[in-house]
Amino acid sequence: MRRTTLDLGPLPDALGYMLRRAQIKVFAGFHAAFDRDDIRPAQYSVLVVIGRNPGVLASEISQALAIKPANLAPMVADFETRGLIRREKLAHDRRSHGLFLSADGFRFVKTLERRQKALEARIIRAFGARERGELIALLVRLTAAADLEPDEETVDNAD
Amino acid sequence: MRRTTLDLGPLPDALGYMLRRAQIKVFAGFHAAFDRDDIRPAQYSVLVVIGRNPGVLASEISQALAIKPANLAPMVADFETRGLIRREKLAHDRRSHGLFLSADGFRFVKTLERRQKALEARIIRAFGARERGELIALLVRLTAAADLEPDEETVDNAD
DNA sequence: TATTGTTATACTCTATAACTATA
DNA sequence: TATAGTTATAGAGTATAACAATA
Repeated sequence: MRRTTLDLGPLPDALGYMLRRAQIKVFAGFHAAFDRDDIRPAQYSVLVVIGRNPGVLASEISQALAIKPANLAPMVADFETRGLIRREKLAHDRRSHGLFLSADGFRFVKTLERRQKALEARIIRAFGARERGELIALLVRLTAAADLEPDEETVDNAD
Repeated sequence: MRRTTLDLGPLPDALGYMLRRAQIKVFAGFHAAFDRDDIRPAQYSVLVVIGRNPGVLASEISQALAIKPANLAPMVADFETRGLIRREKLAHDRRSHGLFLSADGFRFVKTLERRQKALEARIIRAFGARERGELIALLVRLTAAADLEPDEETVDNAD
């Protein structure tokens, strides 16, 4: 080994870089816990939302979870094939379907939520309960904060 | 609108979910700032590392930034095509090349680092300086913490 | 035999555009 | 005309396997 460690310069002080590294690490834990259920992160979030909001529309899920309708459609179709959800055409607007968990789907989501809880418990063991709580609180506030794209007035042309 | 907001249940308390939402938001700011330079997040990180570690090997970058060698190779080739770096075959091990920024590359990376600094400044305006500092500190500690994949002893079979 | 770097390739995730059926 | 949902498809990003050159 020619070098012990590399100088990463400003990278550890770049919020995006650190968010990405942390996200990859936590997602690795997710995959270790959920791969046996053949459930990916986005699928988990959609099933949870259907479970908490019976009759929810695809467009509402799309907006709440920032998943493009075109990517949500095959996911929902897959859930229906697997018998996890059913769709009910709305009486007053027959373009939309209300989405509901089936009985199997309900049991399945309960299992998934238990796995999620166990994963958070592992995070607490590796990282600390207070640390995890503070981190999540900060992430919620950052996600709710104003956009980060500069508008035309604010842009600095340092090129 | 049928519903004002959806019930997201345990999602906002799932660290992976919140990390992903936050990362997408911050990356949107990155793209707004760096797209004109035709530089993606991973490319930025590699150029910074080459700049701070003249003569660094591809294998070292690969390990430090968790980028697979197979994905790093075309990136480095692209940098060379763009005149940003040069490669020097090592005398004592002719399989490896030391990587160096060119004069153009050095100026370019300085510009990129200025953009990064401006992006962090926008984050501070939208989110708060203390909040950003605490968040990064927690992310650094989380990334350094133990693995989150359960080993065979620890696994809970709640299915 | 093992290692560095490369090529080819596949898979996932995300994005756009065009279509359908309803409104 | 506009909207909800779908299909097809293309582009990133990331993964594995096989290979060449060198150790």
